[in-house]
Amino acid sequence: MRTVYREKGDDGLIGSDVMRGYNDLMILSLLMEQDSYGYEISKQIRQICSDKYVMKETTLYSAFTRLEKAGYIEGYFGTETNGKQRTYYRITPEGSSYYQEKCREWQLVKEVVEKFVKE
Amino acid sequence: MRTVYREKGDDGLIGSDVMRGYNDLMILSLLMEQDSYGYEISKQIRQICSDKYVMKETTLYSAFTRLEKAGYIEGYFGTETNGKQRTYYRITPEGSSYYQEKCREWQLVKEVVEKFVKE
DNA sequence: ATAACTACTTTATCAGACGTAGTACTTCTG
DNA sequence: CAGAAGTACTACGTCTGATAAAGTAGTTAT
Repeated sequence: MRTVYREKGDDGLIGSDVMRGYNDLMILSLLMEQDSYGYEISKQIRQICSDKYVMKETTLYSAFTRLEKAGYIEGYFGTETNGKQRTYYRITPEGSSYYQEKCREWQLVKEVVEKFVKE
Repeated sequence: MRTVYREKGDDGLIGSDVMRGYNDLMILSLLMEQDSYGYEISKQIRQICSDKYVMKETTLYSAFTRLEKAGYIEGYFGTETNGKQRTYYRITPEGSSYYQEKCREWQLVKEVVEKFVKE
């Protein structure tokens, strides 16, 4: 059975291909502020982007796995006594460096892409 | 045998994941100026990006195939009598609309990503 | 009670980027 | 004049990150 994938941009105004390189940056940026967990980060991103971009659940959770493997974040269990247990993440010093590197890269991307965009 | 992939950014200052969403835009942007072919576009991109980003050959040629299938560009053979035959591409009206749409999307991406980037 | 919300996990699939390698023709250089 | 470098692609296979679909599990609102 063939899975039908959505067309670019169907789920918002910004397609996921153009944000692909920035999902890590967004997550790390929020973890720079404070430790957090999936559901909260997902809501924050949606809010900060005013629904122009919504990170899919699976994208977000697989990003956590990837970032943790890379040593950029560390997960730990929350101590809430009710509700399903949350996995909180904190950013590591390596994650912080990576974030800063990504921010510098963004400046270059802006410069470069701008040259191909008609004003 | 395991293929060893390069780390992000090894081939320049900008990694390919962050440019992934802009390869089409770059190609279409150049075809808006005039019809062109692979090798030339590749050189132009490299030059315009001052070597900060280099589009790989395979990426470029597979983009041509994809864009042609989508009806955004049309290929035709050049008439040069010496050297290997070139495939020139021209942008279609649909390609032009797509390009403009991508330019609008870029404005949104800039707005949104900026919110996650530390100044 | 049952729908909606919170908070995830698993599995499988896909598109686009990329490494490797090869074809083919031309021009430069020692 | 031979070999290297440049021009102009094509084919094949693999990888990453995003996604759909579906399920688990507990809580809160109606």
